[in-house]
Amino acid sequence: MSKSNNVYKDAYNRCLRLLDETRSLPSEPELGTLLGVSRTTVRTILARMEETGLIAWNKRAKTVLREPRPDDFFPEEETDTLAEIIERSFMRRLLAGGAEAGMQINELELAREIGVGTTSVREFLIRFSRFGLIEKRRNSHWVLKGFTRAFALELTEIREMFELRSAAAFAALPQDSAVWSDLERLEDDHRRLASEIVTRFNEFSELDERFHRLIHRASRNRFIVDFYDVIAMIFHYHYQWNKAQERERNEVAIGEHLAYIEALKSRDLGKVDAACRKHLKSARQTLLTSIPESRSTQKP
Amino acid sequence: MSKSNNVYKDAYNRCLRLLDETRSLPSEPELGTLLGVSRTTVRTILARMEETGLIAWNKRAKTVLREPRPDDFFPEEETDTLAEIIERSFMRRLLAGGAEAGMQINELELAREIGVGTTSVREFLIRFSRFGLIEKRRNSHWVLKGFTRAFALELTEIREMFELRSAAAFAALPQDSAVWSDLERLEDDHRRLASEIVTRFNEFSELDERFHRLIHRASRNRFIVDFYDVIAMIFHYHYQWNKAQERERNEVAIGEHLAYIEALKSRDLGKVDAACRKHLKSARQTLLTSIPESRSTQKP
DNA sequence: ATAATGTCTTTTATCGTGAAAAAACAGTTT
DNA sequence: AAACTGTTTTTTCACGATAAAAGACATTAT
Repeated sequence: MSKSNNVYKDAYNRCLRLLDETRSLPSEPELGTLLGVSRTTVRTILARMEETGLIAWNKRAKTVLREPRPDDFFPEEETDTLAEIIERSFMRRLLAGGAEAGMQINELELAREIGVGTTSVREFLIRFSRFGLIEKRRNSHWVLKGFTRAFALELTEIREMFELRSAAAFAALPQDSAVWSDLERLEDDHRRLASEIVTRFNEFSELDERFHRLIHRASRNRFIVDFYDVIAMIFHYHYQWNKAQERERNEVAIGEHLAYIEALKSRDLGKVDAACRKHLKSARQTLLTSIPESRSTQKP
Repeated sequence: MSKSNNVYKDAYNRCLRLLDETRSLPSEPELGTLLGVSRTTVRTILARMEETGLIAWNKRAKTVLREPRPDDFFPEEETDTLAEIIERSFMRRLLAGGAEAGMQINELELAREIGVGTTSVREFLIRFSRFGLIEKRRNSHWVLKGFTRAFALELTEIREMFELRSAAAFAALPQDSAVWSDLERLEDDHRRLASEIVTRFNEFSELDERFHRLIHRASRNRFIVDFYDVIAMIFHYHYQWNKAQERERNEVAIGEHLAYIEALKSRDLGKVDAACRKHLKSARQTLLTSIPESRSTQKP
């Protein structure tokens, strides 16, 4: 086997959901942009849909014949990218304890364990290295630096520097900039989530990322914007890992976000700075408490 | 062909230089650490040295028989890493004009042109992407963002943020820290270079990197330290590219460095901040003037 | 007993290969 | 003629294979 067709399968599933809404599908190029894939993939999808009797396909005419059934969908796990699969496996190992700092990482072993080729693992590790958790020894193995307290502190130091600057830039944006309506929308979403916090508290993680990315983008600096990938990655796994008092934590965070949004809307730099600092401080605290203290914060 | 033996060749050349100094070589493990390679490679080197009559090798005894001649050395170009070869080729294309922003990068074409496999090119591009000059389109090609004025401004913005913080951290380091003697040594090297600036002005580039890396390290933050790789990379090619008034520029920079070093030694945060700001400002100016104005600073 | 050498095993670096997906080209339809 | 469909070419992605290099183990010398 050389390359999985997960792009096709994922696009197919998404296309199935489109069938519910319309009586006939748009043109091939249009579908392509809609699903974010090439026409080649679109045609593969259409071919299969015709085969399974979902649509009648004759040139431009793509008439929906029946509603998709649950078994029309490809299983979720077959729609993942190899990179996603490797990342999940790797992070599970890393977080599931037994991953002491200094430990060496074996490409071949990882590849065998996950059941993929070494090239994919190598490429993953290279991409992953920018998160600062692993490091390569020339012509040799990778070394795990560990998800330690030191790491969290270094990460949050940069985050705070970048976000304070971005927030200030945000507040200075002209009134006719599109960000203000984006912010308005985010504020609504926050309020909605706050009112249904009891049942939907686990949706905060996604909202959190959207909010902070919007702010970082105001810096108009690619290095700041890109750095949010590091933060997002860490917080993504942090949210999965640390479920203690999740509801309460998120409730507090929503409150801080709303205050932060108010400050931005006021365009008062002093208020923005204060609100931003306050939120970042508690975010750092949350992250720090989730890190097992056992490992000593050693630095040679 | 699957893997070049450049590690061996490079280590061999470096080992040849050792022969000048001694009458006999140390033990295999010792040589290994000295050259930064494994014992396997050391033994390959020794085997060849015996073959070419450079040494007599019998177990522990490795007696030097004759001085190495120029033709004993492997040619320089055979000692380069594949990654170095690819980087050079890529940067040449990028800087040699005709590389407009938005242009797409073709892995296969690059690989063919350089005469290497696609895997190596892919890995290079992934590693290179953290410099912010290229970007990947999902399931598709890479896009060149261009070495534009905007890039230089974004880069220097971060650099200034990081270096000001690092310099402050540096000045706050205890008197018994090893950095102070490192700084002393750097100051000497600066003075020596300043006195022979007429002939050695092109050695400044290397000194510059050593100096700034020392300062950045004081931040004790891996993200700050790692970011210097981006700066170093840009300045490395910048120095190669922009030879206009090189001597004058370097002379000025040495002066600024010396003032900066004085400020650090005074441990007066105000002075440090001022000296650092002054130097960074002129460094930014130098970088900016080297960027062709032709390309408009477009941002969508 | 420690540290070297000699030998064998494992891992990394790199390539060629082939299927998936994208992109380019050519021919149709509105 | 603009936008679509049909067909062909090119590129990306991922694998297994292989030489270089590292690392582990066994043996020998100080």
